[in-house]
Amino acid sequence: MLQNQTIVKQTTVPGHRYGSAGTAKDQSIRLKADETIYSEGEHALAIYQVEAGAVRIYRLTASGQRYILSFCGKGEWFGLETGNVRTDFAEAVCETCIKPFRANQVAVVPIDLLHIALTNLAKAQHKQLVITEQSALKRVAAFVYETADRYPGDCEFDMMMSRSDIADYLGLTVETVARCFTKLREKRILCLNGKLQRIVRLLDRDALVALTI
Amino acid sequence: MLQNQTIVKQTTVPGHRYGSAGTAKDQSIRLKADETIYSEGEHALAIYQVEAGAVRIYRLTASGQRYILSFCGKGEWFGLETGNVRTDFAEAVCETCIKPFRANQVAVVPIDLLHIALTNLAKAQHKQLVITEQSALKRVAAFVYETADRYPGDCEFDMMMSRSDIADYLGLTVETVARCFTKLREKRILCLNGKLQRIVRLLDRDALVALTI
DNA sequence: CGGGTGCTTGACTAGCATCAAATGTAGTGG
DNA sequence: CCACTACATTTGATGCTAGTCAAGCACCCG
Repeated sequence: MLQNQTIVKQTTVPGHRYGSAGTAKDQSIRLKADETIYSEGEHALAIYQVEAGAVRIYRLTASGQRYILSFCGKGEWFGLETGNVRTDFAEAVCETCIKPFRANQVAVVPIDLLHIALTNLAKAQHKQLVITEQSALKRVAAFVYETADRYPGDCEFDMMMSRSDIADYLGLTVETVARCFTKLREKRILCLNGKLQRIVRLLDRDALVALTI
Repeated sequence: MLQNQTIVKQTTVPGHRYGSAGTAKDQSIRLKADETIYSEGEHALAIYQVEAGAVRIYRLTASGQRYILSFCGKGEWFGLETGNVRTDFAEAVCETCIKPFRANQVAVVPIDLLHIALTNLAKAQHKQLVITEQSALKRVAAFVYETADRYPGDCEFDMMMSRSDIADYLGLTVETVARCFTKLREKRILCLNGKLQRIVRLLDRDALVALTI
């Protein structure tokens, strides 16, 4: 049953290759943009650490609305569940590299599951504040700031997420997110580059921080 | 240092008594309404389980705005932190009884910290969805449903929280919360009793559930 | 060139916040 | 017993914010 599920999961990740040898297990997995890592209802067999790129964790409501619970960047962990069944979906946002740790390996490899759970809890609680602290502009500012935190020292970075990803993450619409980015540009807090306007250059970090408070 | 901090914490809970004997340590603590259990910045020395009543966990923004992260009812755990410093406040909502488990005891008493952390993570994620799924009426309905879940089988129960507690929990204003309760009454989904209108009698559980989806 | 996708902008509307006031209840002091 | 204050809740009127619907632009690819 466990092996069977593993195969099912692998078929949902058609493009991945195991490491360089192609035979070793639990090596890094390479994913193309929007590839599925796991889906709701599947058996939870492993937890994952992001090595490069970004992952979105989301749920679908009965009406088909998507809610992105969190984005995971380099070094962050995801896939830890209360039960042994997935309650959400995980997908690569862009070209991404992740490393799986299967349940039986977790006992061997010294992973502090409690620490991972508590870190994710702290992230979830912080996001509650960001969402509740209404004002679309503040939410988008908080998102940009959070993303910038993953590139310490850099004033230019690629957000990687689409406007619709950001909207589903912040509980806004695509149009509102676009308008907020326009406002941030008008305020000379940042400018956007790249064909999809996803590359941010921070012009006034202090003003950005001021917005997130 | 640890003992010193314990004293500091106890002074912030002036009205509590230790168990029936009055001398044994880590017995149940009785709290009056709005008594503080711990505050932001204190050292985290214990986790707690609610035995009766309810506890609110909240944060304050720089502007003094209060955001209630969660309510903890009977049997639920709170006070587990990533570091050893409190990042939030915990207060009794009403007359409440809690049982502390101090750090050194946790190793002795068989407490599954990981399970507690994961349960709280699941709660926090679920709340993200409730808040993001805008519509004030749906949020209030979800809150009532969540509270009703703590009294399985009962169709009448005391919410205990004030309208302003509920507002700070759901990211709404007191007025909007009151209007939503009025709508739920007009729809014959519930009626409110008690001098503070905090006692709910569920008339149409199905209609309530339908609203939360 | 045409069609597809993702981002942006504009016009209009619905829903919640805000400000203000009324109601109900309890407690206090004359 | 009644006037007065204090507090929690409710209701009403108004304005602003973000959602909705619609259109336009830039880029890519067949």
